[in-house]
Amino acid sequence: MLTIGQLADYAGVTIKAIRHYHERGLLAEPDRDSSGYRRYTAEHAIKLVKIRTLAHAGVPLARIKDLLDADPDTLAAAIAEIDHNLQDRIARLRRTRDQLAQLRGGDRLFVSAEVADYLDDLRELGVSERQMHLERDGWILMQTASPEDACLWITEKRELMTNPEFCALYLEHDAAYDWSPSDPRLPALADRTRNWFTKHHSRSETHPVRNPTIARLATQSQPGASSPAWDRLAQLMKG
Amino acid sequence: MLTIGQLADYAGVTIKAIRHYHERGLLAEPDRDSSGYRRYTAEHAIKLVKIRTLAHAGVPLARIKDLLDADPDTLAAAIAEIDHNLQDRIARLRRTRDQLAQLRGGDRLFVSAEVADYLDDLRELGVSERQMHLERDGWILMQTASPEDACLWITEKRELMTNPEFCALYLEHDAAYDWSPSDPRLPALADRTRNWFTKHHSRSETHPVRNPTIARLATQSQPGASSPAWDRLAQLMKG
DNA sequence: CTTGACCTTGCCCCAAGGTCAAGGTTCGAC
DNA sequence: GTCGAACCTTGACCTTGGGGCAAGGTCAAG
Repeated sequence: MLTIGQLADYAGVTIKAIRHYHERGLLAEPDRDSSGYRRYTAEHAIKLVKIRTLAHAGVPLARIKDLLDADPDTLAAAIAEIDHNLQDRIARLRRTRDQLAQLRGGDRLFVSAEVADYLDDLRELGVSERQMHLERDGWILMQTASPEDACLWITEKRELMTNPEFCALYLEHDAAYDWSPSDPRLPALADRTRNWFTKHHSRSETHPVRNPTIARLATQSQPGASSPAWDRLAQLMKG
Repeated sequence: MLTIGQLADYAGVTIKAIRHYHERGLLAEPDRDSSGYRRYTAEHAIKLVKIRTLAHAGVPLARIKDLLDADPDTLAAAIAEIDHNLQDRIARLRRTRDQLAQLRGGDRLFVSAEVADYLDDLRELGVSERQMHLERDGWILMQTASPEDACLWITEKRELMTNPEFCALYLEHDAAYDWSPSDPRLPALADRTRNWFTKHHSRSETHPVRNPTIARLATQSQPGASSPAWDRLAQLMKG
């Protein structure tokens, strides 16, 4: 006959856990010895190991209670289901491991694969960090507010970026951020941008026009989302 | 700017969880709009995804809070450790899966591998279910009360079971359980048992003698652990 | 005969949210 | 322009699976 401590060591659980199982009605209270100590039998040990195994598998105690005196068929079905569940959790933990690794760098955790690829393209193109940040935040907001639209837009945007002229314009807009609003290059840039869009408008008629300053729309109330030069540029293009 | 529901959908967490993170100081409270609704930025979304990833990895919220504004080196070390932890948990879940499978049959979950092998040997020998049960419970109690002794004993016992004469005696004792206490075969069996032990005593002098009824010692106060015939047998062997 | 290791009950505490209540807001449809 | 559905707000209590501590009683060894 075992004391509660011996039983706990045997099953690899704490004394407190055993008492908890008693309270929950999972494990029958054993007889007490003359001084009131619980004295356990081998049957208790067996049941406790079953309880422990199921508990480690994440089965709620209330369900374990039911399972312990279920008929073999029900038990088999339940075990199969629990095992499925376990496999699932293992798979999820593996995915969490992958995500954890991505926490050390990159933006792939925060945006869709397409947007992440697009951001990589931008970086390779030599876009400024400030602009990268603006783009990333813009896409996060777009994806969150409207994932379907964001999906359409990113497809279109990536197509656009295969055009060297557009890339050049994009880089110039990026550079223009720091210019003075009275910089003489601004009107010319505005002109070229407008021309480019009118020239290519026919091809993408179905979609509303989006330009390199789209990020501004999404990140409007963000700090650093615009500059005097960009404001001037927007004015010039509108007028 | 995102509402709390949009942010929750984006990050794959519940609204309640987000508010919980605010309370715990993990995620800064965003500005409110004119009607008091929280309005989130992309920065919030990024931080929330980090929180979610760490939380899914099982990191306590208090620690996540520290990690979020730790320097990169500390963070890298922490992530390495968390990843280790995760691998560990995956391994443990796999072990739990194995144990879960064993829950469907056999006694391997409840006794050491050696004892389990021994029990398998007994079953193959044709030992009665009653006796199997007695043996299993006996070994569980022995292992629990004194694992080292149980380890020594099982080794010796398995050696003994390689002896055909001993096996025959064991089976006869098993059969004798149901005999009448006045059965004429009992004295002869007691004699043969005693002779066998005196004959083999010299070889295992260092260990105290153990006989096929050892299970009775461990399972004494168990129901069905003895019978009139066995009691008589014990008397005959003692005298 | 004391000391340390065990056992007893009872109570409160923890994380990480979930649930419900009792409202105020916003948006799209009619 | 108003109605209902779907959002949002705070607050207070509930849950799971125990952990910790208090305030004792018990037991075995030196």
